Amino acid sequence: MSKCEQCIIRQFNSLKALTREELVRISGCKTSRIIKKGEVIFEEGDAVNGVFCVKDGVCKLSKLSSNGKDHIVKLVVKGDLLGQRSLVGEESANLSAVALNDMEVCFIPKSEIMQDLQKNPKFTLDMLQQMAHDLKESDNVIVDMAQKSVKNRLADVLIYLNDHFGVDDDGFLAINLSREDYANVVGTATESAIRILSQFKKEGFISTQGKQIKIENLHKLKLIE
Amino acid sequence: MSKCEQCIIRQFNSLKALTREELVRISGCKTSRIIKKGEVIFEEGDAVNGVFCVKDGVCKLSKLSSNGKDHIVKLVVKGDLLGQRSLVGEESANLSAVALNDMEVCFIPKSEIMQDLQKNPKFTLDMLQQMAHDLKESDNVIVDMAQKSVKNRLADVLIYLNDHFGVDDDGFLAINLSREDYANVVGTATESAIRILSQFKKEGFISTQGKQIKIENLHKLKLIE
DNA sequence: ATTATAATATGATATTTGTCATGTTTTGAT
DNA sequence: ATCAAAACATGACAAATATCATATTATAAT
Repeated sequence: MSKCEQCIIRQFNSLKALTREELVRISGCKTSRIIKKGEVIFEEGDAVNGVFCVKDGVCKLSKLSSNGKDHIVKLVVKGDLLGQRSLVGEESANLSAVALNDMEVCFIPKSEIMQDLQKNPKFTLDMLQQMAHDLKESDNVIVDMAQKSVKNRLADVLIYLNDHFGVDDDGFLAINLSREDYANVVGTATESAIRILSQFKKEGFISTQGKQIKIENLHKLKLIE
Repeated sequence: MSKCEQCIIRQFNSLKALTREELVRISGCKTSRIIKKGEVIFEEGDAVNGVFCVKDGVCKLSKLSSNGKDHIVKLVVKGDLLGQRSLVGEESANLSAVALNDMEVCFIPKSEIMQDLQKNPKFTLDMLQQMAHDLKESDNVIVDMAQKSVKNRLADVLIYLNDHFGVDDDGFLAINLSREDYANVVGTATESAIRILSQFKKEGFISTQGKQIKIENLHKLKLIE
């Protein structure tokens, strides 16, 4: 099994603040795992007794709302840590994590991470800074949810996916969400999401092929209100 | 000036994790301040070079949305810290803070707090846990914003205010928000907020006297969808 | 290749929410 | 106490979004 000390992925998250000795210890007790597309990593209410370091693939974090719909709060990608919050907060998971494509992750048991959090202030501070940043992003999302139109939010998601995942050889967004997932990110009915995507298509902002979406006019998408 | 070591307020926030020596040092450089109702404590984009410890009063944290409306993200109350995120993240403020009533706060310079964050893992971990909790709350708010109706969200706010601020001698909510503030918490037009409050009144869930609101039937408010 | 299943698409309509206009009440300064 | 300004309130209408019904197309299993 590969070693944490030599893993470049840790440069992208708080694990980079660990000392060599700490990394060696963690490397010794971590477990590597392949997660298939569609597989549930953990669910709301589960006790998450460790942290996942995402080496490859993408998963969605979602929460079941009182109206029975799933709302997708965040996409977790290569380089991210998954499950820190439940760990730090000593609580069960507030969100469910489901793989959007095949993933490769390392699982680090809770006890190991907590040990480092209690002894290595640099590590703790790095994680604190990460969470401060996440909190800022969350506030921005709250404001967008509250104040922007569904059409605007859907355009924002397309722009976000384009910026963060890029496009494949044919120019289609490199990540494929179902129309239902789009609706669940934006917070609208699936039919509404489909309808607005159709409208974007008619206006020439995007084109589609099956579930794949190609952005044809990023500039105009950004102007949508 | 009163001393941090003897201040009971710190029991309510992360400052409780500081050692006696650290508290004495902080006590020596903190400044106490009275903030009048309506006064701006800091604004979006300001460099916040320290943390406020709220000894009394309430302020709102809000963000200007792209459509020109202010959205209230959070109420900060007695016992809370204000401004940690900008501090930890080394960034300018993402939100504006405005006093909702007369406040009494202590201001602790950034350098002092950062010193403790780098040296006292217990303090850092406590703040990390606080942020993990805030992040969980934020996710819940995002889902509510995306999935619940305006009426439902407004009912939720009334319940929240009742739970967190209680009522005065006459049974009115102990905290008074303007109708515009209600709209800005819920994320709706002021007229819509007013209209729904009127509807609640007609249905006997609440009664009002000027801007004051009295909850008459908490149970039925909780059943609103 | 065929077929069942799920995903996508669209129309018709109901509901929710926003906007603009206008009137009333409350509040705070003098 | 008076008055102007702000906050509150409500009607009429427009726009956005949800819901239900029903095709159509894509996907995956056999």
